[in-house]
Amino acid sequence: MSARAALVNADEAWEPVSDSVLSRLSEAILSGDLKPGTKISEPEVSKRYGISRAPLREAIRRLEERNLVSRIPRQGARVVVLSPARIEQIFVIREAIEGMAAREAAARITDAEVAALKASLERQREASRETGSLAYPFKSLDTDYHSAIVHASRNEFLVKFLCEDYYALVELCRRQQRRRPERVHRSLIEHGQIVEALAQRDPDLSEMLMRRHVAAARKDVLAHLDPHPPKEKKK
Amino acid sequence: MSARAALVNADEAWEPVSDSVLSRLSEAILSGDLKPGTKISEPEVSKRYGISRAPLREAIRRLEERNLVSRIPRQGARVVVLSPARIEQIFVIREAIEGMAAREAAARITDAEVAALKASLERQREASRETGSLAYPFKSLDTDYHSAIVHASRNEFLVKFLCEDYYALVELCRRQQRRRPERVHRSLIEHGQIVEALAQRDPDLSEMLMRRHVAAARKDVLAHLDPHPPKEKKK
DNA sequence: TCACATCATTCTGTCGACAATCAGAGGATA
DNA sequence: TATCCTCTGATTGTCGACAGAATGATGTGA
Repeated sequence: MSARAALVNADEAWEPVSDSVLSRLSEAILSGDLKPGTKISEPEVSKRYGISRAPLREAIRRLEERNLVSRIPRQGARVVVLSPARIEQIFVIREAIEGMAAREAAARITDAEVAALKASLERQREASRETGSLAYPFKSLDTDYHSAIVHASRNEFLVKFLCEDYYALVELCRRQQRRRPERVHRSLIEHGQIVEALAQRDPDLSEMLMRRHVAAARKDVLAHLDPHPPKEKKK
Repeated sequence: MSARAALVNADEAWEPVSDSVLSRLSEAILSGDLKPGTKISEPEVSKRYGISRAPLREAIRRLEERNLVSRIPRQGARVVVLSPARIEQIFVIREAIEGMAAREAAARITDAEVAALKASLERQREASRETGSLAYPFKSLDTDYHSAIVHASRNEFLVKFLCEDYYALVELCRRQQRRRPERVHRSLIEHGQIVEALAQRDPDLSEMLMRRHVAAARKDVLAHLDPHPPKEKKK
């Protein structure tokens, strides 16, 4: 069995070209290298990356699935433009989904996961103290924290939705905001409350606190949008 | 301008091959023609439909986006198998998303839309009386009803999620259930309550009632699963 | 100067083909 | 007889190419 498993998928390191292209394009969009509204020309990108158009088209379609680009038939794909209205809509969905994830997690989370969450929270507090909440690593810790709660829900569709489909889009929203130490501080308090509710296995409270947390983040992002958002590019 | 618009997209009836294939495959899965677990062979399907593999692969990717098939690299795509656990997970997401849609709709719905909803509800009642709730048209009316509420939320991501990404999957869940007149009757009452809450522009009540409605449907589906679900097929 | 029609270029959607890999049949061995 | 290995056919991922449509530039007329 193990010998057979070794034969199947012998090339463990193999990865579809479309996957690596997807990663590179995602990074380019998140980093602002590809600005909102930019047209993604298939011949150009395929030449630049040295691949054919087949895997590139697959990658673009998956970017569309993740709402990072929008396609119009016979006209190609463009990087999504995040208007304030759209950012609000995305946070509304997040509130519903993450709230439900917290509710489900409260009923299923293990003691070990609660302990891990508390440890994660402590790392966030440390990072916050050390760097004044401005450093990049905090974002990663925040993502880990939310991801852990979603996984504790034991709902594969919730996981897929938040960790795959909407992960990059939420990150893109976040990057349109200036860093605000006050919000980070407040956020840490809310994280602590949520962990406490989860530890008590209280579904109602967990959901309510998570929804308030996301709603607060929404208001903060919308109230402090980067005054110099990347402009659309026609070309 | 209108002249130019007429030139652009002159062939108004044109549709990508991948779209029509997507429709045909979706229908085949929903109708049970393609049973859960069935492998979707690209050469076979492309030959059967008389198309090349390129648009077929695009269609399969979109089926994956809608969770109707699952793909494994280098092994192909298989029709999703809806275990009771998965059905429950799908309804959990629906509860969160449709609940939020109802909340948002309560704040944005127009008088005309409320009137249309009430009319739709009346049609459902009539269909229920005439056919004893067993006829197919009721399903369509129910879909229209939920769709109208989602659209009233004015949230394009909510609309895309419910009306595109998850629509077929929910429909697939529904078809694993025997028809139950009692549930249909109860469902009509709940629909009426929701419309009333929307008409009063009460976000809290609208969301709560919609969540209860979806949760009730979930319990009903799980409690009365078709005892003869379509079996997986290896070949 | 502005609006419109015409045309060349570029791009998207689709097609057929090839190499590497996977699943299953069949035989060899204990 | 059961388990493992080998081999063969079929399938997936990727590639290059072509036809029709869209974009933008050019030219024409009021």
